[in-house]
Formats: sequence, structure tokens, C-alpha cells
Amino acid sequence: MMFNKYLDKLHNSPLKSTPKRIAILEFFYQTEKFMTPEEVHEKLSRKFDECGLPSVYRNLESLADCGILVRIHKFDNKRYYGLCRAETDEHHHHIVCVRCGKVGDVPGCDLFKKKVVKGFKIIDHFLQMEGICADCQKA
Amino acid sequence: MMFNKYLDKLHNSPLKSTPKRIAILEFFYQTEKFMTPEEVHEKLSRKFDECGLPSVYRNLESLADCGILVRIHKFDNKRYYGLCRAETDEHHHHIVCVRCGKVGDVPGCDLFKKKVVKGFKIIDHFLQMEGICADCQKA
DNA sequence: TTGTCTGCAAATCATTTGCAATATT
DNA sequence: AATATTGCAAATGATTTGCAGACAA
Repeated sequence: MMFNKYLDKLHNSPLKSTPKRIAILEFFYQTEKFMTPEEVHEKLSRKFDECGLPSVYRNLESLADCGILVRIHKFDNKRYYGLCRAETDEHHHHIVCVRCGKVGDVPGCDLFKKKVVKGFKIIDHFLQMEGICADCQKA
Repeated sequence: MMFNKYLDKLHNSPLKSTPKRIAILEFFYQTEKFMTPEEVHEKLSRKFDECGLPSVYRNLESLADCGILVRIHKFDNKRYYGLCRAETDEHHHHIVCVRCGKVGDVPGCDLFKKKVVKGFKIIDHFLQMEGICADCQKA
């Protein structure tokens, strides 16, 4: 998906298109990696003189709320956000490279087809995979 | 699985069978709920005069390391631990009731059969479901 | 007896909040 | 102009660490 698409998403959202938000989207567009608020803050600080960590937290969260960024969970008790590359809106999950942090889409989740498991009415589910991406396998 | 099985697991582990650890297993055996360290600590405090929160954290973590307890992740940035009821060691996941916290086993995960997704060599995956258990649906 | 486990107090780490100043629409 | 956004400092909340005394094997 082209970068303009993400900018359009931002403009069409209730959020204002501030320089910081645009820069955040640019960073994610460039790296293909999921990043912690801390990492994003570090990158932002290089580009802007003033840059508060709380604003980064707020921006990442609101961008995720609007569906522009994606949130993933890892086992280090930190938050990770990234740009979802999928062309379609079809339900899917993500696989993260443990070496470089790159994230790929895992299409074709059929978990929403099941409505009930073991007497539980299913409301939601969260699936995440870890692996090694093609590039890192070569290296 | 009978309670004694869990005690056996504890005895056969490198961990010592301290009163607190046994009490923790009892709590989990009784409730069928996954609990945060905070919740476990509250319960333990009723049974023991002295009871430090750090010890609860350490115990839950080491019991999970030994495979006696299971760790689940929720979206509230807290840790949850519980007793896995599954009879077999077969790979499976868990579904958590959003109302009462009860946890059920979700058998038959075939995600380990796939070795590669989108060029990523799969190392691990994490799946968790949220739903409403049979009891809470009635209420 | 030996190494593990415990409680306590204090430290740490990620994340959030209050608020006045600033920027976007 | 009206409202959302920002930076800063300080607060919060969960989890961890250091250490000396207590306990299980």
C-alpha cells in the first residue's frame, strides 16, 4: 500500500494531521518493523527539537484506535506498534521476526467461523506468531 | 486432573514444596480462574500472617517455568496465571471468560503443522481466545 | 548443613495524568 | 475561534531487586 493511502487514512480519521503523526507514519512506512513507544520516541527526537514521550504514547494509541496502526503484544511486557501492510480489510494476524522485528501478514484465519468452543461463546481472539523472516534466514 | 497430580508435579520439580506454593496451587485448583499476582496475594494474605507480594510474583513465575501453572496475557497489561486442567500434554490454547475469568482448554491447534508462513520460518505462536463461559451465559 | 525461599523496603520500568501553552481545522 | 495536541513534570501501577533471616531437603 502506498504511503499516500496511510496519509489519507489519517485525514479521514477524527485525528488531526500533525507533523509528529505524519513523521510517525513515515518511520513505520520505511522500516517494516514494529516498534515500542520508546523506539519511536528516539527516532522522533532526531527529527524534532522538542518531543515528549507521553505524546508518542498518545499518538501511537490513537493511531491504533483509528485502525491506522496495529498493536502487537510480545512477551517482554512492552507495547509494539506497526503499520499493517495488508491490502484488504480481511481479518488476519501477524508474524514477527525475532531477529529483525519485521512483521508479515498471516492471512486466512478461520477462528471467527467458530462461534462456540467448549461451551464458551467466543467474543474475540488474539493470535500472534514468531518466526524468522526470509532475509534473516539467509544471513 | 486430581489435586495430588499437581502436588506431584511440584515435588518432582526443582522447586521446594513450601506452604505458600501448595496454598497457591490449592487456590487455583478451587477456582478454575486465572488470577493476577495481586489477586493471589490477597488470597494468600488471608491464610498467612506474613505474605510478601514479591514472593507471590516469584512463585507464580517459577511455577509457570516448571509447567505447573500457565501464563496468559490479557490486554490490561497485567499477568494472569492459572492451573491448566488438560489431561494430556498435547499442545493447546486457552479461552478466558471475560465475565468471571474462568479458563477453558481449546484443543486441536494445528498451527504447529505449518512450518513456514509468508517466507517466515515459524518458531512459536501464541493464541488466546476471549468469550463467555456457559455459566455466565445463563446468568 | 546447604541452598532455597521469604519478607521487607526500596528501586525500576513502562505507562499515564494534569495542566498551561501551542497548533490544526 | 474552538478544539485537539503538545511538552513537561510529576504520579501511577506493575514488577523486580538486594539482603538478612527462616525454612525445606
